Amino acid sequence: MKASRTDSIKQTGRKPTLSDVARAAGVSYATADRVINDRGNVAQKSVRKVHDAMAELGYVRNVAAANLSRQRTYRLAFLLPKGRNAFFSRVRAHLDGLSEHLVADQISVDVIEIDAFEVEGLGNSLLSIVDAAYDGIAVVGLQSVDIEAPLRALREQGVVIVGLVSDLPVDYRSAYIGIDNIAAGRTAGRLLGLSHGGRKGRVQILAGSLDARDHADRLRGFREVIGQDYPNIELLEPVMTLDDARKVGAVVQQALTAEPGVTAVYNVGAGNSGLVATLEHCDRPARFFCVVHELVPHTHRALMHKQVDLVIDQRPDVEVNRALTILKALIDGRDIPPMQDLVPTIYVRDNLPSHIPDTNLTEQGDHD
Amino acid sequence: MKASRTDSIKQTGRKPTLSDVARAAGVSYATADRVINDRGNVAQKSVRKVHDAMAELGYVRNVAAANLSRQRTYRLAFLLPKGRNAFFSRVRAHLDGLSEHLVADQISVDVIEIDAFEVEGLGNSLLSIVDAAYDGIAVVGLQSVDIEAPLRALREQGVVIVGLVSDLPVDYRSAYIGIDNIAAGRTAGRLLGLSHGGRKGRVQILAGSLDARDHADRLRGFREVIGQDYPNIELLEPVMTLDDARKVGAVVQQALTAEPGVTAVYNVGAGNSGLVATLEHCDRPARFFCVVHELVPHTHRALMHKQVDLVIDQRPDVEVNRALTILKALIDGRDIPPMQDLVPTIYVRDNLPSHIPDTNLTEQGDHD
DNA sequence: CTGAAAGCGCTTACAG
DNA sequence: CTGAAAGCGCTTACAG
Repeated sequence: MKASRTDSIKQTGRKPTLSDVARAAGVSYATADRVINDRGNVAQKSVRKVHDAMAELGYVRNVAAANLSRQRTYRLAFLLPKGRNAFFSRVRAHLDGLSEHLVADQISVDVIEIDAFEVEGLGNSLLSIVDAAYDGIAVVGLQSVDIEAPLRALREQGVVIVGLVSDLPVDYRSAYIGIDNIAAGRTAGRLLGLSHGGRKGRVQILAGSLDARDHADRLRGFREVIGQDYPNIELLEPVMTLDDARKVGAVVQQALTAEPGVTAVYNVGAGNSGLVATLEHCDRPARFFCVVHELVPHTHRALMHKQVDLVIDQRPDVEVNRALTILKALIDGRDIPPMQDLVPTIYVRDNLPSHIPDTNLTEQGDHD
Repeated sequence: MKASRTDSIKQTGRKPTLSDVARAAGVSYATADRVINDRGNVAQKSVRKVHDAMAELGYVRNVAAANLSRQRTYRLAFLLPKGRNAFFSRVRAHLDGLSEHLVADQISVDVIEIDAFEVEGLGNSLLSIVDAAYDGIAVVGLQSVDIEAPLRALREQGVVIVGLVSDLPVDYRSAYIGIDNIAAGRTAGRLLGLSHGGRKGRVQILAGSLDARDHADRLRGFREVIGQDYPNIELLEPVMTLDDARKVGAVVQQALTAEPGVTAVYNVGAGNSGLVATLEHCDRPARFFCVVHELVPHTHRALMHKQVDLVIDQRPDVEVNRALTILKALIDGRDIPPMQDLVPTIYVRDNLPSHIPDTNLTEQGDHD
């Protein structure tokens, strides 16, 4: 296979430029430019001639040249929840590591902090950047009609908007980059079910808050799979923790010491440093099984030390790269290159990346 | 965080160009160009002045402009095993899907077919492209001193070489893009062990050939984990199949009907269409567990239909994208952007990508 | 509605 | 060893 141009007729060996198109169409360069860029003020007849010539020659616009002449630079912003959440620290760390390459590619990225889970705060942040002239933004979103107006204002400025990790109202963004959290929950359920190998089980589930769409989705997926395929496993009532590590630790401790005790724990949300701390000094039953989300330093360590058996991760680095690629394509008005679904990634002790993601946490382990 | 340039002194708001550097250094544009591109024939004094100016201004070369003026186009080749292997069909399919975008990015990719597992064939293919003036090649390699000479010849032509999926002799390539197959085998072992939940087990292992490094590595990792953490699981002697689907089917059939029967099957290699065919019409013991490698149409289907419980995949699309990025960076003489390890991806029924990878197999299911 | 010309940040001959 | 100039494929005023 050659990455073959669909060139017809004249095979010059050289890619046709707009000059070639103009000449073939019998119009000036400027006119050809007007039609390929849809600038208007062109006679119908000229438009047709240019289109024919483009098709004939298999013209492909050279985006790099266009960007150069226009001194284009991609002005992007990422709106991420503020605070010391270890997962978003990974996102920031990855963006930091990329910064040299971004500069070289004429991309500037601002990171803007937003209040996590607060509709009003998000709305205000969005409003505050309406005049900032960003070409595109990636936002960790919420589902609420209250942010539709700010999003509309941005869109009217020509800002390309994508949802990242947690989606925005579907009509107000051009793409969503994140995993399917129902699938993530199902995956947790499947492997937890598997680990019981037909034996009876009792599972303590923890979640931050069911108002968070991702948590609710994971819980739903988890219940679906257990309910359907593992009838011998009993699910205890989920406890809400607000992702507070202390609360998480306490709930796990109680689950382990209750009578009858649990055979497994699944934390749908964050706050796993508390869970790890409890597991470090508590006796667990034989073949106890523990599943959590997001690979961060403390969950990585816990997986190595056998306090945790499985981590389901959403690969923030992959998500960031993808957001960048998609934003750029959308801004250029190109179509998005084919890419496979983002899948919840399963880590066991044996397929861990060799470099522990370094998230530069100044305050370690309080949240995750 | 802003993706901040390390600009010192004068913050003009505009990125400095080579003109700025030349002016600051008090030399002509041409001279500045000579030093930043190492073209020689420049007085030491001028060199120093230019370097100082570059540092002072925080100059970053505009690669896009350079490529434009030079009419640069990246000429790449992928050397892939010929034949109807479903995994490499996915690689090709992904490359095909990318072709429009590659053209737009001034990248041309030739796919060159090589004889799988044949040192001499690979050597000849390499030799045959020495004069083809590729800027970079990605090759599914072998470990053999016999390919060192061709690789050296290519390198002397200035061709950038990376190993893909299966590595080349380490001194003759600039990077390796592929998974750690020991980790892949360990991962299979871990989850297979888990699935037994403490019960006794007997596992039939299959492999294509232990001469293939990836197969040998997987087998080794698998044995390590089972031997160490799952003493209640017995491993039968691995059977070599040469990745032949018929052979694979026959071995599985026999393993299932033997007395005592097996509790699990792990196929380290390919030929899984045979395995699936057998599983479709054979009775399996309760909680029988089956692990295979590479998500292709028939393993995807088998996972959905519960003939297979786990697929370990190496995400050929991700590997291809990465190879492209790395080749480009290396050719430009830039450093490689930070990227996380490629990890063996675990698929269960619940985290499958929604689009079955379409590999355009003309002859389906004979191999994989 | 149409066209000629300068300029984006580089590289490549070419002339000294 | 050094410099002036044309050109890469575009866009953006500007003039008709």
